[in-house]
Amino acid sequence: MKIASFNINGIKARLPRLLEWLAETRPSVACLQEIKTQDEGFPADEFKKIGYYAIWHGQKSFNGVAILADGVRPVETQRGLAGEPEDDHSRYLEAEVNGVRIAGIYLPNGNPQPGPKFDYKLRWMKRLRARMAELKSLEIPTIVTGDFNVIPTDADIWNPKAMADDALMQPESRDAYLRLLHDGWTDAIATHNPNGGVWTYWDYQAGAWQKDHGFRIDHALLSPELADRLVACGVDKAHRGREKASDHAPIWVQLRD
DNA sequence: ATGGCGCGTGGAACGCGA
Repeated sequence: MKIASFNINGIKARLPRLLEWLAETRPSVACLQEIKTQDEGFPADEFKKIGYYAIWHGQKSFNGVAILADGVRPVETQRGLAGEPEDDHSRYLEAEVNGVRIAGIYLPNGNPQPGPKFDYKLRWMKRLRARMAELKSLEIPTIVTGDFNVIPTDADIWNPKAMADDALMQPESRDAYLRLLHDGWTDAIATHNPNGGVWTYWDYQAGAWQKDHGFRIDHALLSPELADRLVACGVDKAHRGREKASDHAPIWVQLRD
């Protein structure tokens, strides 16, 4: 079973590239972030044509997440995080697919910091941690994957100084991420790449892609039941270099059946 | 040293992202 995550930066603008990626890499499950469309605009038929069933949680202009599954309907288990009823951002969607619980997340960016957006990010991470504690207590194979908008360590960015004041790598953001790991979740890509140097995002600006000025903010966290089944993981880096690409590359984990 | 792009909305210029 291969589970992937891809921040597509707009499903309308990205649809040809997204369909191409699905056809070429054929993940069993794909979690999508930043679909940037209301529910009515989600192209479910296009995915159905190539054998994927989908659930989605849209929003006008911004955010928005979806879960696609190859040949089987994802069974939705939750949308949104508890704890802040007035929060209307579409950033969390959770489903069960073939006995695996899958949460797809688009964690708030948090810039500029300090400020209300950074406060929202930290609150959201607290709410996520609470949900992940519930999931862990179920003791079923679980993956939480998506755009975490956290650069976990200085080894996860081409130049830590370039982003020193950014919300993505503030100590508070990193501490909140580290707490998830300490709670017993395994960062799949970090585990398989202990020296860092793996990027999942390259800015559109300043020739960042050409210079390989990237960082790692898309993650896959595995529950103990699933960490035992991890056989390989990676980044579909080449897809970032194509015409009309997203600024993120897809990530994936391969799990023993 | 600085600035640099792209998407959605809506039909110009701006909010937002990272």
